[in-house]
Amino acid sequence: MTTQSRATLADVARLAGVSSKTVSRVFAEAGNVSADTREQVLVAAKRLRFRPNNLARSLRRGGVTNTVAFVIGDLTNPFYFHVAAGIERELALRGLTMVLATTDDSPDSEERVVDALISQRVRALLLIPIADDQSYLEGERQLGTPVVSVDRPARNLLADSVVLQNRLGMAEAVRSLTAIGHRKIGFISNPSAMYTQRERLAGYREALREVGVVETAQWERLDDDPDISPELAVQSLLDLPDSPTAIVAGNNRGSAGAVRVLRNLKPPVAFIGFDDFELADALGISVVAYDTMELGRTAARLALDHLADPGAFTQQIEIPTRLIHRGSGEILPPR
Amino acid sequence: MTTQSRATLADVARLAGVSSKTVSRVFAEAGNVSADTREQVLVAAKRLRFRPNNLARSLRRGGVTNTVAFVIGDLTNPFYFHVAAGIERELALRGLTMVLATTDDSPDSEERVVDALISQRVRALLLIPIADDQSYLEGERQLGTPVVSVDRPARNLLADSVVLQNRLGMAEAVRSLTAIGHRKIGFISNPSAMYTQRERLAGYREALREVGVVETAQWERLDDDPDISPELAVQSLLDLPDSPTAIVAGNNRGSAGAVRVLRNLKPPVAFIGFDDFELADALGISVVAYDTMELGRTAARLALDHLADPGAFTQQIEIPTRLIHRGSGEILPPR
DNA sequence: CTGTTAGCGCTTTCAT
DNA sequence: ATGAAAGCGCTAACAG
Repeated sequence: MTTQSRATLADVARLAGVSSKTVSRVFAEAGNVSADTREQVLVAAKRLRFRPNNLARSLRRGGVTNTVAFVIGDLTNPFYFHVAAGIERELALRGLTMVLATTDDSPDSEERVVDALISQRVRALLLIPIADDQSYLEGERQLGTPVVSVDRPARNLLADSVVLQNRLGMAEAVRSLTAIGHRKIGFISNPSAMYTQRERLAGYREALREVGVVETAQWERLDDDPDISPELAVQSLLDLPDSPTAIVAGNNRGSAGAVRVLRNLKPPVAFIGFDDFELADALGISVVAYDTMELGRTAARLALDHLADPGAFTQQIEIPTRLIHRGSGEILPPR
Repeated sequence: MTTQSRATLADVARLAGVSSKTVSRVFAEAGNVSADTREQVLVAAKRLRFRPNNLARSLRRGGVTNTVAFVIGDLTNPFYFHVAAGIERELALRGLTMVLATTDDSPDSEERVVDALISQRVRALLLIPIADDQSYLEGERQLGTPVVSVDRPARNLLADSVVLQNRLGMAEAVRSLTAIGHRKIGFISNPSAMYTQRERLAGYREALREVGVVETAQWERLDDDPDISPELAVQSLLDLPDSPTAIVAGNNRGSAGAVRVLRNLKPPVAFIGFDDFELADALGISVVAYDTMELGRTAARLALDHLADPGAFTQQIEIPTRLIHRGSGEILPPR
């Protein structure tokens, strides 16, 4: 079984008895080919198992590929994956394919990874910024490559962005707790340094301030060490002399930890998580939910819009969140 | 802000006062360039914001890109994206990037999608087969493109494959139930037509046969209609005059349904799921678990091995499963 | 260590 | 409707 080489346009042309340009026309669907010739070309192509070489095509066409890059920090996070699914779906509608690259959550590798993708001449760049600075993309943006920042805004770069309604969503959750009488409300967040968590924290504080609670530091458990389990953070809140009657979590990780600690607690502690999760319904956990795939779809759409109209203004889009009441957030404070 | 064009090797060469081949050498890291020249080239490249054009490079090098394709049916399935994460991680180690394409679980689009990827000259093809027949890939395989079938074997194609220990894993789970006295054991599976489910069903029957239970049809709930909820399947088992004392689920979907129905049931029904899931520990659900990312890593490794040694034999690898005892699988039968 | 020439497979441009 | 020639940006194969 020898490894034979691939058939080219010229091979097909020779076999079909036409010029390679004619074969090109058939495969580029450029019209202007008689039905007869077309038929012959297709037969020849099939016999030779011809597949057009997109590298050559893209090169000749000025480096325009049909791939779009999505750069993620950590692929194992289900959140990012749903975003990726949304992106892929939207791109597929326009015949584009997604190339996925990860930076292993390392700010240093972001530019390197992006560079490699640019060398591959991706048509647009969607990324979840990890580094502190995306100004290195300015040149590329000026060359006409749409850049869309996903889940957090890019820094030092004028780019489209799509983020969640972090602040409002969390504020709404906390308001629903204050509305039923809670005042001592804990907030757990880890890692707390990132944009989304800072925004959600702001929403938490905002809602508490509205009911006159200004001193919230004692209720906040903001950690950045991944080794500190959310269970510990929750427990430390419960161990306070004046322990909270309700707890909110800044992310899924926190919710999982809270669920483990809070179930079967007597007197029950109210809880609302940010991010929906499997079985949250069965467990009766109230959450701030949103359409993760829509985040991806919107990001892709922004990129495609920019491709269609390079002069379009940059946009900052917020994906709405909604509070889902399932019981845990409706637990009243004691007395 | 005019859209200027990209700098090329030749532009850099002109500015640096060298030949383009020298610039090429600098960027291809081919050595044989004096430190001085190298420095000048890099300066010029930086000034012009030069990024090598990988399309041209790959074309010239004989169509060898540094991308590997992973073809999935449905990206929203968390299982697949953990596989993708494993693949991506393994590829990144060798400087390869993953392009992800989906077929929307439509067998008809599989060949079309794969064709497009081949046109992009991906270096290897990893796929979760959806169609009934992958013989269309035979030509490509003969041209030297490694093809690895993931999670199920390919049909009518001699390709590497990586699958889970489906049969053994499920048999082990059922054996652990029969060992503590269960004989009436339900099996729910939806969709049941696919390879993994058929294998797990076989493992279930095998383990029951070992203890003399041959008539299992009454305990099997094999559905293919996604509109039939696993909850209904579980309920229909419980409604039997001689209802099962234990239930096993063929997949995650079934587990979620079973958990919803079985919690708070009095007399409790034993349960073991296939696939681990978030909070399964908190809920005390016993499962057959496995390393999903390892599935991906192994698939990528197989492809890379074949790239390194095109003559290597095709391999069929099974990723081991392990039974995790968390309580729900240790519930004894009544009396 | 550096340069010249040719050409990867395709499409653009201009003929016919 | 079809074809010939040129060239996209890069590197292989040779020089020197």
